[in-house]
Amino acid sequence: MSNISNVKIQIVTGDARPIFKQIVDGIRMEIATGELPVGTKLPSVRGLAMQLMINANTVAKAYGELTVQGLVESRQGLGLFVAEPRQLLSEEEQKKRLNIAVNGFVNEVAYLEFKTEDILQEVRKALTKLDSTPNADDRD
Amino acid sequence: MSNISNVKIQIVTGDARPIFKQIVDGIRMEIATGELPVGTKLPSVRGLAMQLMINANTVAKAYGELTVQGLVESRQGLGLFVAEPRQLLSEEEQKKRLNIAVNGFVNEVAYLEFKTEDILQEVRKALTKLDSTPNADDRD
Amino acid sequence: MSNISNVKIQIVTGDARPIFKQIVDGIRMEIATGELPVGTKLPSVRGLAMQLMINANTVAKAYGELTVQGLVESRQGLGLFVAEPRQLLSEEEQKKRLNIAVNGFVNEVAYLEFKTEDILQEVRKALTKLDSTPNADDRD
Amino acid sequence: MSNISNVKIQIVTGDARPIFKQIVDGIRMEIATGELPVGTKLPSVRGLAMQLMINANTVAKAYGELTVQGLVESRQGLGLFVAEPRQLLSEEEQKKRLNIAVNGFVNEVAYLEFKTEDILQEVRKALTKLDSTPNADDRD
DNA sequence: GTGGTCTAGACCACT
DNA sequence: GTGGTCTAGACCACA
Repeated sequence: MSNISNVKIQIVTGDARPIFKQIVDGIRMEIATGELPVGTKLPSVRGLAMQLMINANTVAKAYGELTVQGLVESRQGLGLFVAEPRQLLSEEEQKKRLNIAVNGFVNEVAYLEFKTEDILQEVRKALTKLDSTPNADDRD
Repeated sequence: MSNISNVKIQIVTGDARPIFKQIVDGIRMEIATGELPVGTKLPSVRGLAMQLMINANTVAKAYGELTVQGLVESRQGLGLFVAEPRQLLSEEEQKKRLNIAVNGFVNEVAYLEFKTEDILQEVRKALTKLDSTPNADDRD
Repeated sequence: MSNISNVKIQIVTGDARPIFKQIVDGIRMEIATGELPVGTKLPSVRGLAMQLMINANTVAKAYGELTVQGLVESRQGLGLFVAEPRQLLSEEEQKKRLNIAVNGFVNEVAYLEFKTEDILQEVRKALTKLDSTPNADDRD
Repeated sequence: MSNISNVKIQIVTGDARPIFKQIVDGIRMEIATGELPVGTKLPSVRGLAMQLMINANTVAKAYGELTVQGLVESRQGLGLFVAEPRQLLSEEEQKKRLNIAVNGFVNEVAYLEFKTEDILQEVRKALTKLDSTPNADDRD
């Protein structure tokens, strides 16, 4: 344990999300899929900034977000580590967030001329793509 | 025809979306659900601004968005009216936007502890709610 | 790549078009002629406003238009960049807009005493001028 | 001569032009094509307003424009009549206007993905449609 | 530094 | 009355 990771995140300029959000989402995803197991050390702020060719402040902001969300924890002088998973949100809160996300999504696609089934198909495809990668331990 | 509408929009200050976006989404939804049938006159810029207690320019910006999206059209000196629906975007562009929306949505719900099927169920529910209300009943 | 541009736009007060439209047209033309290749950074909102001696909001509005039209895209905190060209509008919509433009044009020139062929000649000249400059020479 | 006309103008709500401009253009066109020969009496302001279902002030404004342009002339107490044609613009002025119109037109269609020849074809079609109707005396 | 949003108030063209 | 444009100045999030 306590491996040192090199996260695989891609910054997409055309993405609607700001860069720091892409980092947060990317790392959250890698933790969720098991690519970053508990206890793994995240790359340093400067290191990741260099790797992604972005400003160090942006990485720092992303790490701050992850810390607030309880997904990673800092150990003084050692760096950031993937934290023990814990139920962060109440069921009620989770349902609320799902609802907000669903409403936002529907609002965005409502004016596109797609059939309900086609939209669902796309969502299913994207969701199952995540489930099919539960853990990916094999790599350098 | 050419009814005068009184849109039912609520501006939520805690909302992540800016005010003008809330208006755009709100009216887009009312058009999608048929609450605002084709030909309906939207409330005036100044009137809606007064009603929502916001600046008139903010409403004007929202109305501009709706006009660009082809959902409403202005008749000089008369006001804005709900336009005939038409396919504005190329299929390619529509697919692109669907993809962006799907990715954004999946990113938001992926870390919530819901099963794929439950999520899909919610999306389906929200989508079919639109389809089932092609045109609203006539009101005063 | 990712050159920084200095657009050459002149604001004409006597022009029938509003200022923001003149900016949109000017930049659209520079993109069409290849003077602003893909990836070029546009001047900042405040910078261009200063250069043209107009209000920053007016430039922002013009930039917003260009963004909606898909000609440029913003990268948060970095600025606006000339986007990859793509077909945004459906064929139907494109035909509709061509028709509107043609009708407007014909209406404007019909009462002038020019022969049809002379008018066509002028239009052809102006159109081919664009086609013959797919990409401009590289500058500093 | 001195027939009383009933102009055939259609007010198109989706048109970009304001209503009074549509009237001016429409009548100018009917005069150019000979549908309204010299000496013809135009419908009264109120009459045309009723016919077109628009505000009388709008018709009055259009008639004012036509009068200023010298296309019609008012005879005190009798109404408006189509005036003798006369060269209103110098050649230089005409060329200037043609150029402005061409530039505006090209700018509008430049971002649409049409071939030069297709655009020219449409323009030619619209222009010849006018020429082919030099006079249309036969009607009620 | 960048763009994006909002307010406040003015002026214009059109109906 | 209507929407559209412009200015001036403020605040925010992001890099």
